[in-house]
Amino acid sequence: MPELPEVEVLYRSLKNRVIGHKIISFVQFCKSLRYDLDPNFLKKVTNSYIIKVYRIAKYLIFNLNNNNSVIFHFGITGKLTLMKQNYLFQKHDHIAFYMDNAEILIFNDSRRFGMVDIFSTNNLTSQKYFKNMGVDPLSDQFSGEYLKSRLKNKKIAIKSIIMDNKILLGIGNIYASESLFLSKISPLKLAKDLKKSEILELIKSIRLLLNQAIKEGGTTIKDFVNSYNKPGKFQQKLNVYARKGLDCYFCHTKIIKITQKGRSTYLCTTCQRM
DNA sequence: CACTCTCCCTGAAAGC
DNA sequence: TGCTTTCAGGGAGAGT
Repeated sequence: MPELPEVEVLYRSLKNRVIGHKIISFVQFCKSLRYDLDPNFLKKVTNSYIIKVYRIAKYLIFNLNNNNSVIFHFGITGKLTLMKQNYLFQKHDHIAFYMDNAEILIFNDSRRFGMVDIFSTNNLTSQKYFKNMGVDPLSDQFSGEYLKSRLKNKKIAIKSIIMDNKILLGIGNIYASESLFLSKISPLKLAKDLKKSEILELIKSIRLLLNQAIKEGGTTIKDFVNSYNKPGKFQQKLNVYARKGLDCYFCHTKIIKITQKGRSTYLCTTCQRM
């Protein structure tokens, strides 16, 4: 599932392959995604040049030279691949951009939780997707002072906090469990009860984890691929996620799975403390 | 306002 | 073997 590292890997693998290129035409196949596509999408992208590509949270954004910006979100199974002209379309390919260098940019999403949208670049940051956003964990804004202020008086589990996009961007279910394991904090611990040292350790762990995952090309449990259709390798480095019943690599306690807010959380009850 | 719950969707895996 | 049920996940919006 594309979380921050996967979207970052996709962004890095795609950026230089599309910047400066022109979108010659565009095709939408029958099914809609999370939202229906803007009825003027075709008109807005045709004959435009991609001038900038960047990531905000789990969104990938293309600035076009006609003051429009295309936004992608990948939900659970969304993929964006840039393929050669002889590419044969596959099941769940929903959208295709034909580029001036004869390559095809394809959005594929089996579960259709992803979305593609387009806005005028001037109004981009005022769209609902970007309202009330927290800080990016790889930015300097993600400091001890910041996190401490956001945890204050919160009587909810720390795991829910780090997955809350109003506080911290881009942490999904995999990296939530993994970062709490690295920082030796129980996912059940209430946010208000974290000590200053634990807050600092958590920040350090999140940064380390995300940077390592990016370096390894992201985590591919089932679906994730970069723009070359290549999976990541970080799944081999996971300590707790999807390891229910297996031994903790550090203390040999069996990893357990619990449910928090309807989502699975994996932890080692020996290494991680309340 | 703070927080929780439900729903959208498909396909793999588990259950019967 | 084959059908049915369960589960996984991000985020919007409804509900408490």
